Amino acid sequence: MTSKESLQTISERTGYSVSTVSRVLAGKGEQYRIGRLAIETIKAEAQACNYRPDLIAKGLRTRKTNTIGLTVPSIDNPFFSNLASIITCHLKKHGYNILLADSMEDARMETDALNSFLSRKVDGIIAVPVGESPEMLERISRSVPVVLIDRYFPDTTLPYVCTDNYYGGLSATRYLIRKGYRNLLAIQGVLTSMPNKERVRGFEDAVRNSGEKDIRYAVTGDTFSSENGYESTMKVLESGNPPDAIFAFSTTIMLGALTAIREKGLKIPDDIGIISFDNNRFLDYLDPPITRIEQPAPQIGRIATDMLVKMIEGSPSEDSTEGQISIRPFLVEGRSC
Amino acid sequence: MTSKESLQTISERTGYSVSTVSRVLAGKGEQYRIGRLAIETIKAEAQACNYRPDLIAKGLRTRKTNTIGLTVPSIDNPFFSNLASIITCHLKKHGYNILLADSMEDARMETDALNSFLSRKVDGIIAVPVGESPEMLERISRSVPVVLIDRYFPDTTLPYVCTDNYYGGLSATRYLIRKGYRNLLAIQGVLTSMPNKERVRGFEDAVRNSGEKDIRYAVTGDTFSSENGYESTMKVLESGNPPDAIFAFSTTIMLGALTAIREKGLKIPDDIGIISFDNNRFLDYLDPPITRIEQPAPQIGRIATDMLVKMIEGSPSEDSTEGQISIRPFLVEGRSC
DNA sequence: AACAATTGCGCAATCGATTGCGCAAAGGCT
DNA sequence: AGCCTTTGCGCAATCGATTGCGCAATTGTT
Repeated sequence: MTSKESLQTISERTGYSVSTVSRVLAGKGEQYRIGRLAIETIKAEAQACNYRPDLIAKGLRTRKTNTIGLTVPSIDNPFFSNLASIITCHLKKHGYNILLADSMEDARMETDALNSFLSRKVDGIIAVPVGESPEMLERISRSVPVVLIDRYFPDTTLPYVCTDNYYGGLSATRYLIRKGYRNLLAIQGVLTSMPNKERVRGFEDAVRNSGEKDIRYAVTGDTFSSENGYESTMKVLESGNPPDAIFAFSTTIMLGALTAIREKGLKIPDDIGIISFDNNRFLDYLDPPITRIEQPAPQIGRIATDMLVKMIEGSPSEDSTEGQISIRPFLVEGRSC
Repeated sequence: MTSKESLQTISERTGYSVSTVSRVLAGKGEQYRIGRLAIETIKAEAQACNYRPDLIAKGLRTRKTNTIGLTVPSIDNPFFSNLASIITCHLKKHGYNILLADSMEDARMETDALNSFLSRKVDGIIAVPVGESPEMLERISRSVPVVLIDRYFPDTTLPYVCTDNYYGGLSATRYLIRKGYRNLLAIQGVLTSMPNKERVRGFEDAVRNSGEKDIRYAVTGDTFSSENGYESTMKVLESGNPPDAIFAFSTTIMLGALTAIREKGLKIPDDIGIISFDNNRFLDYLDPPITRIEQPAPQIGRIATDMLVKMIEGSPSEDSTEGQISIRPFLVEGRSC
């Protein structure tokens, strides 16, 4: 029904065996010394009946599906959809299609997705892991190439490509200090995630190594949500020690903080400065445009796909490639601090 | 390598034939009157060795892959990634995985993607078509269920689920008129797309049927891009007849228009009103928050998947279901008009 | 002319799961 | 005891493409 054409039907109509048809259409005609006439007849017939190989059958036989699994915490998040977009395009160039899974920040759904990938015999996996443990991914990576992006695990040999979050935290904070802010508040996201920990480390190191003695700072918050941004901000603004600058660890947190700041009638950047992580074109259209640390998504996507493709296609011996890469994000100035 | 377990290995270890193992693990043990002992032994062994059926092999034999193809013009566009997110989740509930393709607004890439879907024997396809002709999709839909979303074609029987763009155009325009604006400019997107045509029709009908005699209006623009929004706006603002309200057919267009308006030093909504299509949480954080026609993405996604699943699984006789559905968008008030 | 080398292509197994058909053994009935 | 029914399960084909092995026919060599 789907497409009645197969090697079989072409074989019957041309009079050549299935093997010969297969070899010709695989472009191995010369190699197997198939005659000119046969090659042309078969190719013409395939063309005429618009033959398309059944990739399922091919996959079963060759154990290669030309499919890779991609799991992200939320494809609805612009950062991840941007990554997905980049990865999809790059992989397409290499002849791979992508099976998409949205784990919804839920480790169980991620496990489901990964199992599904395995059952479907993907050739490789790119994952933004949501769990706290690399265990399953490590197990999987023993049978199929896996590359982590954006998030990763400490003490693991799993290859990953991510933002240099320490550097991001460091440079955002240094920028605030240089701008004269002296009472800094970092509103963080999920405490257990490495990116978050690194940003905190960068934040704290920047303060401690600034040479300034009069800087006060604090870290609060617990999720990458705007509710967290709003509540954390409200609390400190109503406390006896309101910060003069806020470092939001994500755009969502920033939006929450922004709402709180506006409700309090404070002016940015005079009453309070704000700097954020992540990138989104809307940031330029806010009032004021938000200064932020942009993550190098295009590079993360490109490097991760290249890495994965190399792992899949490269000779098994040359896995000498350094598989853990972090890329420096860059600061984009708005007028929010 | 990937997973050495198969019906074969379980068969060997339990002493039962491959057929019996297959039937037991397919839950058809009772049906085929397999003995208690056999059932338990086999299930236990499958559990123990963590057997996962090879869906490639299964797919080849059963002609069912439990995979559906989704192609969108740009997964990087929040509207589409939102749709993708919704669709992914719904389909997952029905046991389907999704093969994602990004056509990048290019008909050739869409064709590639669709062919790839066919070769991979997807059970169904959900597409946001980018081409101007339904020909290929119609041909495909004769062999595998296809549902169009967001965009569609006139004079076709292809099932689709989309926003009621006419209504959207109508209600946005009526709103502007009710707010007292009298010189309206609509900045449209791709001229050939049905959603665009319908929005224009709604816009013009609203003006003509308003009962007001003194309304002037115009339609300009040609792509869903912020460049288009910027240039179109600049041109009219510098003309002798600047509009007092702009209806942007997409968020991207609106951002471009916003830039132009700001450059001209005009105040929203006093000097000029602005209303947009699409939804994005950032719209609420702009200054002022943008009034817009929100598309019912959750419903579009849900209905489209339900429709597709029904087409795939339902008895072939009952395709009596009305397959062309448009859903009314709704107006969300900001303070931009 | 006898034999080797080359050309050209087909046979059949294989990948892993599904399924129509059917067979052997056990139990029931008269 | 002889025959029928039910229980319990296996054989082998099938899905479509790939591939190691090998055979027959043709050409070349001496």
